[in-house]
Amino acid sequence: MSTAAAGPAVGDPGARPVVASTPGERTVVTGRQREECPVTAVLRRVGDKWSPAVLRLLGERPHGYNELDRAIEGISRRVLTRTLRALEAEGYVRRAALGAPPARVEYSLTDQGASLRELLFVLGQWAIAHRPGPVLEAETTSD
Amino acid sequence: MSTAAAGPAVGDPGARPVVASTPGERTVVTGRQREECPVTAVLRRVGDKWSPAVLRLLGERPHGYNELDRAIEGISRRVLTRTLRALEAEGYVRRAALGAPPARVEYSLTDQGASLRELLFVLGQWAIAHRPGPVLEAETTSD
DNA sequence: CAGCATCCATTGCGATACTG
DNA sequence: CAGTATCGCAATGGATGCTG
Repeated sequence: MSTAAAGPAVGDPGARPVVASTPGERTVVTGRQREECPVTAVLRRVGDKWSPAVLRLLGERPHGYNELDRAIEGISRRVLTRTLRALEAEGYVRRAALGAPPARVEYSLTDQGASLRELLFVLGQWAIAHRPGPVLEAETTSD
Repeated sequence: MSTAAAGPAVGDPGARPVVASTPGERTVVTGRQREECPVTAVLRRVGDKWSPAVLRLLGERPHGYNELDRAIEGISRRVLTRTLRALEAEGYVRRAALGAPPARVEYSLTDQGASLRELLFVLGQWAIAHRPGPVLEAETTSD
């Protein structure tokens, strides 16, 4: 996978083969391509400030609303709600209302959400290997 | 890789093993963890509006500044500059000034940038497989 | 050609009071 | 417990004129 690939590319929509690379031909990224690009869509969805934390916690086990609120240091309820709704709309998170007042709601990952979390895990492996200058080796498990 | 993993998790910093999962123990994502998490860092860097397009074009071949400006429909020079500077600061993009006026500058991917592009390609595979409801099959190469 | 400076619009995020 | 309503601040993005 070290050469420029055929098939879908970053900035490209769906299953369309890459348009360009005719010698002398200039590739242009149109607004439509950008908006429809699935890569960009996912990145912008989980690239916000709190989604990774939510996905991480729900990946461990289901959580209630206030439970999430307490588990994520610094988040406001307003934003937590927005984040959950957004993840739910994308099909990554499931919301289940249990029982009458005192209303209990449980948030959990869908299969897609779990799959996404695995993907982010891979991304994490890459980030640790490529991001900082050299790899930190003095890292211990102590506090 | 279908079970919750040991090793770095989304929301976790560096190479530290996951802290929690003691039964009954509540995992808390602290502000520090969030800020230092390499996954979040990468996501927020390339999860902006234009970075994917830039990476895609530079992945094909090096580009000049105005060349990028023309190739990316809808971007403003202000934002293009900011995006390039940000990618450069992270070590994904290299800026090379060539010759005297009329100043020519060439932007290209570093090794890290190329690696990142491959990663985004993988992300694209995943997105196409998991994102839309059913897979669009009526997709043709026609305009 | 490759930007920077300025100004404005939109969006994201944070704090907090209140409600079923 | 699980949110919504309101407000204000900060960051992002957009348009464009000017410069070496």
